[in-house]
Amino acid sequence: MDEREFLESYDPSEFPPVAVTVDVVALTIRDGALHVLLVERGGPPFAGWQALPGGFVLDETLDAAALRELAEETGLRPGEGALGRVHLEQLRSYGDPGRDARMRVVSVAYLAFAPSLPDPQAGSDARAAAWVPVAGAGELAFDHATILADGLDRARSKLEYTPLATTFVGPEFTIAELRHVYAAVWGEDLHAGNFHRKVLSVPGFVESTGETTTRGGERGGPKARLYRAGDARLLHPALLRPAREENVR
Amino acid sequence: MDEREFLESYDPSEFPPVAVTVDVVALTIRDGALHVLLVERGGPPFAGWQALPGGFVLDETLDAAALRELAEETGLRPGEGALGRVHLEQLRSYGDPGRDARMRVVSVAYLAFAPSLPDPQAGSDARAAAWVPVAGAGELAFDHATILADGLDRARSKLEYTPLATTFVGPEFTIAELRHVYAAVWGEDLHAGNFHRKVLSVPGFVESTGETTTRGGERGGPKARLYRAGDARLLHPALLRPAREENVR
DNA sequence: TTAATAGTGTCTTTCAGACAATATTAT
DNA sequence: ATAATATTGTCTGAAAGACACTATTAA
Repeated sequence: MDEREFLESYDPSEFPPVAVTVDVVALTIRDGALHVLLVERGGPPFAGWQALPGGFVLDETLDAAALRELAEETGLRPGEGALGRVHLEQLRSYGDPGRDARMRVVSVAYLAFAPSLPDPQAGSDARAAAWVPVAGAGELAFDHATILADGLDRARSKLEYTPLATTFVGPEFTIAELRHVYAAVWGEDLHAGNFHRKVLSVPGFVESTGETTTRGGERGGPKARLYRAGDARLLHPALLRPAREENVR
Repeated sequence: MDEREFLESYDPSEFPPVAVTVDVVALTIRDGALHVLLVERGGPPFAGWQALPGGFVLDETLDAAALRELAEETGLRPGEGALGRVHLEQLRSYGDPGRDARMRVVSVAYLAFAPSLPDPQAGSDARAAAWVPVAGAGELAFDHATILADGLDRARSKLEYTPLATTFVGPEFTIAELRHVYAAVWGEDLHAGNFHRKVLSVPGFVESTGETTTRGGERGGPKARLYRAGDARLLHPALLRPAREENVR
């Protein structure tokens, strides 16, 4: 087996042709609702369908390919401005035979958490890309609905154990803004008072800037204190969602 | 971009040749210590080095490829006997350019939890495969040390939130056997009394068989009650490791 | 003034962990 | 008998969640 591997390595055309792509589940919060970045496919298969942004992996790491695709679709430059604060992590890979009718395609999916970004500019490389409310996303091309669902699961879970909710907001934020992130991702409202005390009690989750907002809420209320992300990488103790019966089975 | 994708799809040789493989981090408990299945490489590169079992993905799902490789290396048949109780899940993918000097290789790594399996038979397809104590594993070929480390991290974490510790033991087991699984994977002893009460308090983790062991421990002690895995898919509340300061940073 | 919101206080219940105690069994 | 182990009991402190309360601000 090893010898065969070795010999085959000298003639790549011996392999069944496999393409490796990256697909990105990029999430952000807009108007209090969770949005995902989708592109409209120009050509077959699934022409005109919505799909996750993605493309072939070039001579680069998988992480770099994902970041490049995200930058291309948003029209932003990697590592610059708002894109510099994007959290990007590998989700999982999808490689069922037949998931792309043209040929065997193994896709490495990535999950991105972004603060509110400008609308993608229909430009050079950018196809018709847009932030779409997750709740209103229709059918997706290929197996992208599955990938999106897996990404949402991962995102919901990550908010429990990590401080990544802060990557959805600006560099300075209020506790209420953070709570709205949790509410949008988890799809359920959280008790303001308990959430407030909980966030401040977790070491390294947030740290105070000493400043407050310049004015209260739109419909009244006191000025809120501002915080920035702390140095914690994991939340101890975690912010657990209420246990649902579906999980136990 | 989409047009180029479409056109390229008709001429696979246009792609830079990429090979897709699966590598399996198969873990089991032997003599109270965590072991990983390793093979000795026969040919270059890394001839004579130890490596994770793996190979090319054929016309099959990624999961099927991982199960096939595991079956080949252990000499067991997939879905049969002990292999039928193996837990197999995708870990993550590794695709840095240069991780294999011969060509671009993207590897989809899998994590397997197995009850104690017989020693692999050096047979037809099986190379020199063996269960090696994780603590005593030396350097590994390619980036397999990284993959193993990621697999161990995942395994340690999975024991916290899922009942997968039961996949390391037989269909019937004592609470003490389960505790030894946790001790071996986490690398720390657990308080017997507290662990016992905790396991029984989590709904669906284990269920009693009504039987007991036929004799006590080797060095004395009462007979222990026997349990089988329950129907829980997640542990609520979870069995958390003590929080370590390294996590917060 | 009114309504909304930020932030704090309090109480109950659950749970983790330390520790003790008892019963059972191999040697 | 002795030592080891299974199992249960008790206590303390941390933490989650329900709820109430005060202070502040926009309209």
